[in-house]
Amino acid sequence: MNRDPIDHFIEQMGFMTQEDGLPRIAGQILGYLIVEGEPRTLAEITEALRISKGSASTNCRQLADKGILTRVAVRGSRADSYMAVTNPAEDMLAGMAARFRQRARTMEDAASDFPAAYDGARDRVSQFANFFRTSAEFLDEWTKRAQRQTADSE
Amino acid sequence: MNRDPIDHFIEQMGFMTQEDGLPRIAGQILGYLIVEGEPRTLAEITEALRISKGSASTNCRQLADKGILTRVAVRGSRADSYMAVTNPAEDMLAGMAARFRQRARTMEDAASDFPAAYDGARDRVSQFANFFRTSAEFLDEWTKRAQRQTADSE
DNA sequence: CAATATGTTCAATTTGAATTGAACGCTGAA
DNA sequence: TTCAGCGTTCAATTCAAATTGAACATATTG
Repeated sequence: MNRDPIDHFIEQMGFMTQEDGLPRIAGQILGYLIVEGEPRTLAEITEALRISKGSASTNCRQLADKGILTRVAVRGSRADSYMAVTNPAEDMLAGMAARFRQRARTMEDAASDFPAAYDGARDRVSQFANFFRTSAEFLDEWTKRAQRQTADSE
Repeated sequence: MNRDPIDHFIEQMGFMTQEDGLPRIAGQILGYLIVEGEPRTLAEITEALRISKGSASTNCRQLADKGILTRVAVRGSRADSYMAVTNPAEDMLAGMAARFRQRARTMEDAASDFPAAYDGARDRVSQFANFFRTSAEFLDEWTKRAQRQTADSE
């Protein structure tokens, strides 16, 4: 089983999103849509990946929320269609940056409640938090640069 | 419950590693060791976090493998001790870069098996893979820069 | 040597999240 | 108005991973 290279790719994409804490199915949907390159309806996705309508619906919406898919209205069909954005990875990194920033904030908040006796600990936590904040900025910068390159090459 | 700010911080760290696909306990251990700032034995960790000896052992080893903790031999004690490295986040980013690179390779491999009829798909996958590869390089560069800064400020 | 203190391993269990499938609601067509 | 097609929701189920706990191995002490 699974000797088909397309299926294999889709499967791998599933594993990757799983590593990132996203449902496996989300990656499979993304993989499928990258391969197809054109809008596909929920029904088509359901059929191609042999998953339930519910999963397709929920996961597509979540991916769209993250900016990795776009919802498109196909003329003459009243079904919702989705397609992968031109460079999905950029949006994935942008999401990562957002998570890092959020994380830094969470840690700073926590550290600010430390009692006075924990001065050293507070400093260490702050340093840690700071690294996340700076990394988030860096990722943003990198994402922007990549976006510019993508735009240029069009 | 959980009004203690230290506990709260440790708890949050657990959630964060969980988001990253690591066990919750791994984050709690890291949080605890950052707070403590000095080597702690497995027994102390077990006791402080109310977790099993097995979990403490396994998770500490995994964190050490990733370079986030270091194992230290404390004079006069035959117990293994662990402490958080000075800047754990750097090692986390380095790990991320490695994963990105691996991912790019996996995708390229998959795409190279696509039949001729899937030319467009292969291109799209390549572009996707390429982004990961380039991002990995960028992350490496960034990590190095951060390490230099850390070194400077010492 | 016996007794104690440690770390590791692994099968069993628990836990939490992904996934399903059926019920529901909306919309447009006839 | 009814019907068919579609997307959404959510309770129940399934599944995978984390966690435990007990058995084990090794080293150290007296």
